[in-house]
This record gives sequence, structure tokens and C-alpha cells, in this order.
Amino acid sequence: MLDADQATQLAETFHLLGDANRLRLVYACLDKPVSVHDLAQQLGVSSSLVSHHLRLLRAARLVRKEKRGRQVFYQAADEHVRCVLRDMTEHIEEPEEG
Amino acid sequence: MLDADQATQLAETFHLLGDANRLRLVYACLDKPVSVHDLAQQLGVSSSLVSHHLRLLRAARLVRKEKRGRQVFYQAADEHVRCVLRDMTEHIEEPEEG
DNA sequence: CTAATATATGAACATATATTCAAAGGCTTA
DNA sequence: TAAGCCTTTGAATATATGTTCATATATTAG
Repeated sequence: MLDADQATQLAETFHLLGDANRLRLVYACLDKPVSVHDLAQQLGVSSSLVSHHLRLLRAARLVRKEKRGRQVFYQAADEHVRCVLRDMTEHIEEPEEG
Repeated sequence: MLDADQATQLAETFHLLGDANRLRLVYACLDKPVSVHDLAQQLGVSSSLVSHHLRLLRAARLVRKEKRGRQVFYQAADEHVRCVLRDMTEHIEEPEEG
């Protein structure tokens, strides 16, 4: 079972992936570190918005930060994150059953 | 990579798990069908609220509906759902690294 | 039929939150 | 030092959404 605190923390983590831009951010740096500027360019949004979102993603340890000179690179935190995205992608690609 | 439509659909699915009550609903019927009334009682919320949430979860095929007499039983849709929840639970239980 | 139980639905509201804009830090080069 | 680039931060706003309440629909019992 799941107590209330665990449920809240889990939900908060899922909530972060529940926004299209944030989800695309995680996807974009799933396998390699990417700078904030490049992430913004890939998504077609402002660096400010990217930074706001990355802050939240990092707080939930969904991405990791790595500073290189004046640039900051982010990448998906661990294998769990990759696995969650992979499974959910399979889920939505599954044809209707029943 | 992930196109905009896929990202939106994926995000919408994650978004549904991003609410503590909805998440607890899925958890509560992860391994067996549970009636709306029992779900409401387990979570300590109204049947109305449960029904609202189940409708959304069902639309995303996160849960399945099964009618028995005047009761309606719901259960988690498939193995992907169970896997996503398991992986994310492991993620939040992981100790801080780096 | 009426009564009772279980579930679903619709509207209304209070709250949360994604986004934008402006400005500030930090680091590198000249 | 100053200038320029990259990133972060804070406030303001428009929108989305979880919850409640009242009501409706369905199914069973008497």
C-alpha cells in the first residue's frame, strides 16, 4: 500500500512529467547532457522558461546539473527515469483492448 | 525523439498520475478490481470525487471498468501501468546521489 | 409502483501553475 | 575594467483544474 506522504511525493514527481514542455526537456537530455541554450532552441521556447522548468525537474532529481564554464548542461538523472518514460510511451502506443 | 503530439499525449497521461488522490486510486486497484464505493472509503473521499477521477483515468486507459450488478469495479489497466508506478516509486526511494 | 443503494454528471469556485517580461548573476574574453 | 553571452530569478497574469454540492441515472429490493 501507499501512505499519504508517499502518494504526495510520487504525485509531485509525476506532475512534473505532466507538462508537455517539461516532458520534452527530459526527453531531450535523456541520453546526453544538453545546455540550457540548446534545450531552449530544440523546444522553440525561451531560455527563461527552460530554466524555470529545469529548476523544478532538478528539485525532484529527474535531471542532473553539470556546470561547464558559463554554460550549464542537464541530463536525465538515472535509469528509473528512462524506464518510466519508456514504459509510458509503450502504454500510449498500445492499441485499444477489450 | 518525440514529436509534439506524442509529447502532449504522454504529458496528459503523466498529468493524471500527478494528483495524489488519482494516484492512490490507481494504486488501490493495482492488483485487483475494487468498487467505487470501496475506493472512496479507502481514500477517505466522496464517491463523487472518485467517480470524477476514474472517468479521467479510464479515458487514458490507465484503469479498466467492469460492471457487476449495480456496482462498478475498476482496476489498473495493464502491466505498463504497474511498471511505471514501480519504477517511479523506486526513484523517489533512492537516496540522494552526487 | 416506491424506496434504497451505487455510480455518474454538471456547474461553480477557489487554488495552483505555466508562461511572459524585466532584471540580475556568473563566467569568459578583450 | 568593460562588454557580451548564458543562465537564473522574481513578479504578474491568464488559464487550468481539483473539489464540492446538487442532481440525475441505473440497478436491486419490498
